[in-house]
Amino acid sequence: MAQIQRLEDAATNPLTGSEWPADHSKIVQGRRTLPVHGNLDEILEAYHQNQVLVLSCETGSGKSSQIPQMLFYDEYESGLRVACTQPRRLAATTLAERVSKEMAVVLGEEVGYVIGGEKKMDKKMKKSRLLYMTEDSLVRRLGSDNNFPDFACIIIDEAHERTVEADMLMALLKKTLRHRKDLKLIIMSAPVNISKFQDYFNGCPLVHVAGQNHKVEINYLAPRTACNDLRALAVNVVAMIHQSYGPGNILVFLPGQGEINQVCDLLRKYLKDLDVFALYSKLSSRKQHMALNPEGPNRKCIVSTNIAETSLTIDNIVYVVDSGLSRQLVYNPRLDMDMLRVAPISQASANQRAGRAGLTKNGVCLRLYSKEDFELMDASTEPDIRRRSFQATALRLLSIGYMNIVGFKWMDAPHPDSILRAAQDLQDWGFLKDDGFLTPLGRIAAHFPIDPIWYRAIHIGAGLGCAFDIVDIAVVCHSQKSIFAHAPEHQRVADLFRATAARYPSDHVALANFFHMFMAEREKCQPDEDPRSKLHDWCKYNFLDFDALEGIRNTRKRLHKFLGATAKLKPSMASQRDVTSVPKALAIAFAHHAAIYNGGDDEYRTVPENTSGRLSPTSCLVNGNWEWIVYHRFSATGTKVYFEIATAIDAEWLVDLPNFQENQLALKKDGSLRQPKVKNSLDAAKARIAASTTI
DNA sequence: TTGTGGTGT
Repeated sequence: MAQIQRLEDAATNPLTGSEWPADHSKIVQGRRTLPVHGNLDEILEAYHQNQVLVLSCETGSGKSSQIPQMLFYDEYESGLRVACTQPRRLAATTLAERVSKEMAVVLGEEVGYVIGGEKKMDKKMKKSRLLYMTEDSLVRRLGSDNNFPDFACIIIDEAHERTVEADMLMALLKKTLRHRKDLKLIIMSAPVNISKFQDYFNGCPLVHVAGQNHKVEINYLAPRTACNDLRALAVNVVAMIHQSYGPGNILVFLPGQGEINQVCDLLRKYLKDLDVFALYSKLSSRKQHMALNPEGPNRKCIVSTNIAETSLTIDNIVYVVDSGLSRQLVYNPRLDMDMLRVAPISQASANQRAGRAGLTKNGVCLRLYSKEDFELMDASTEPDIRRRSFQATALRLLSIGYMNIVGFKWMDAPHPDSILRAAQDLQDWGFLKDDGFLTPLGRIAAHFPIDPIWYRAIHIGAGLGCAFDIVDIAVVCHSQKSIFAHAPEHQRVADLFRATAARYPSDHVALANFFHMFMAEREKCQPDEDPRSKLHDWCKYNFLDFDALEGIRNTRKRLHKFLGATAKLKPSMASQRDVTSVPKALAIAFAHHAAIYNGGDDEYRTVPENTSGRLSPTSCLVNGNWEWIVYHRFSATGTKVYFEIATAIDAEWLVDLPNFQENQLALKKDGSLRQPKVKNSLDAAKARIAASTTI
């Protein structure tokens, strides 16, 4: 450590040989006041004596910028790199920028970043010795080269978030560490469930790093009951803070968009001298920016989802109002269905929310629940791997040579049903052979930039001459943000517009057509024009969201590049000539997401599970009584179950598929058919085919 | 006849 200090205090920059910039000594002094600075000797000693080290870090310690920097100097002689992974792109780039500035080097030379395909590093000269990377880009690297010969140390930052990628990295690195005794691993986590990391890495040592957080006073309110109106409670608590507490901005955590907009409306109505902002990810970036950088003399109140818990930081928050709830993803592997449920958050999450009040000075957190409620909460949030579908992750593991998916040593294994579902789907999709090896198709799909099932759909589309139609459908379905603008006052008009704009009974095709309309309009832009302002009125008139469509355009560019370079696919668009090729390709690719009409009210039943749901009311198939559909997503909110993004298909397209053969149809316990309707429909289709071929 | 958290390739 003393050696590093000497380097930093030297007359010139030892890395570049040039003079330090004017503010160098000020930067160094600032860094030495960070809480983590007091622990650096202890950390370095533990680092030298162990292969794996767990750091339990409180917020505001400066760990993410200082520890990688220290290890950079410590490992400099070795000529090897240090990597520090981040769950989010923004964190990776801003840390790399900050650290390169602190070390007075050019970003992309000694210090760089890798986020997805985007790299800012010196590759040829191997000059980049400290890399901030998104977790996924390191997983990708492991795939091609799983002993990391050019790395001395891997740091997994924010490990407590337990993303699938971080869990995968830890499992893969655990194995690598056995082969490369000189490779080191540091797990940096918030002080939550730390012993779990230590146990996983054979009881490795732990160093605690204090934070810079100011004190946050925690207040509990009445016990949570079913009849408590969360919105009214939140509004009253904000009003109380506003009227009787000292200055400082207020941050309110609610489960979602609906609750947030209602609370914002009420607050604006009753508290005239309070500036109210909504904050959630689907909000346009312009509105997000307004909420994050509020200006003006009034007190500000930001009403937010979980996005403000980790991803975004807002200045000058002194009061936090915590509903104790969030929307959480629950995956049902049997139905391959995602459910978004409002559920109590974990204690770790509650503490993280409270901590947001203490970033600038002492703060207050008001929890809209009782201490007893808090004690009943889970200690930490269930890791992502337990809450998501497993197909893409399984494909990823197989592609980097892990054939034993069931025996893979996760810190927390996926649910056995998820593993079975994934294995079955990968076989059905033609990605996985019976012997456990990937097919050539599966190998390519593993590297596909979006959900691998879309690679299969495009491949089938290629056979039917409509590959690029399917690409466009894939990108619109993949977009997290809806392409339709959110304007509550015009929602009914917008819905009507969507339903009537469709020419075929296909939501997939309708979505792609809106995208095509957008692209045609965008083509009209002159090179010197700003497409956003040029298309503003057009988007508004057509109820479309510019940002979402622009994002889809970028994804499409990436897919086209991949398809041209890796998959060597020739462009083909058949939808203009042959209207059946696209729904037929969708029927074959999404045969595992087929459903049969059950009766009035647009009710369909999945095949073979026989689970009932209804067409989403915005579907252009509503009231069409189509016999069969394939759907993109089957989702449940509360008690309602909807098929989202559906296309009507002909039974004739199903009869040749393996899962629709007579001996494959699902049976009840007594041996009779679970869905006799399915057999009747397939038999009728076979009869129609026979009739048309004999004529 | 409705309305949904956050990441990443």
